[in-house]
Amino acid sequence: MNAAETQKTADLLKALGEFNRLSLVYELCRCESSQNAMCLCDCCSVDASVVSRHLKVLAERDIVTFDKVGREKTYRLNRNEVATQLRELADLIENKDCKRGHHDI
Amino acid sequence: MNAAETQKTADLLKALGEFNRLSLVYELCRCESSQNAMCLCDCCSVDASVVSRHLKVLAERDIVTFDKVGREKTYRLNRNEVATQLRELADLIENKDCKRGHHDI
DNA sequence: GCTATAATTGCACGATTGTGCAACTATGCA
DNA sequence: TGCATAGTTGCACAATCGTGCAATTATAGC
Repeated sequence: MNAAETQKTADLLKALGEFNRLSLVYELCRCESSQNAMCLCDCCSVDASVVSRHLKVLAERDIVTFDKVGREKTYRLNRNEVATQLRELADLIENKDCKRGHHDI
Repeated sequence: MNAAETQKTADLLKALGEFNRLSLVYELCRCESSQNAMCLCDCCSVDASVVSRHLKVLAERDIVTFDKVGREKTYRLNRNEVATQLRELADLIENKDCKRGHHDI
């Protein structure tokens, strides 16, 4: 595990590891369709500017994607990508793919 | 998803989402046996006091467990617990268990 | 007892972060 | 053209965080 990969994984986890950002992710998780930022504001009781900044962080880490439609931005969760990265980390931690096939625990 | 659960998940992710702490986790991941703190110091080039504090954070989140043997503390990764929590989050994000069984994407 | 080693803690400091407010940009609509 | 709405940005500020150093505690071995 090189430093760049470690940093990348840490960045993903850090982006998800903040209460309001994780709340936004959960909110998007509940939605079948894309949601605009104003709608997402309702799920966490902070200023719209704060939501805007959190969504920017999530987008920078490719956790969410957005489409600009007129003056609205609609966000959706990159379900597969995020889930895959979390599972890869889970597998690594459970030692599924490192070390000479030796079981521990 | 209530606030307390969200906070708990965020805390786990935040604990893992820092470069040196994640490096410690990877280091423990590579080890079959428990490792003492001094040994773990080698994997990230920071002061021993810093490693001590990071290990404390990881222990508080139940990411690692330690045994005290003499004057040494030996740490091991709680592989199953951490992996399970990450997979649960991955499943939630992929919408495996919320919403009326409707597939999206 | 004394000394060496493992680990923690107190202190200080700079950097980052989350936040609200106000101002701003950009777009839609009448 | 003018106004309303969606979203962003600049600014300030408090809080948190990561860090190193020095001092401290605790234990092993002599």
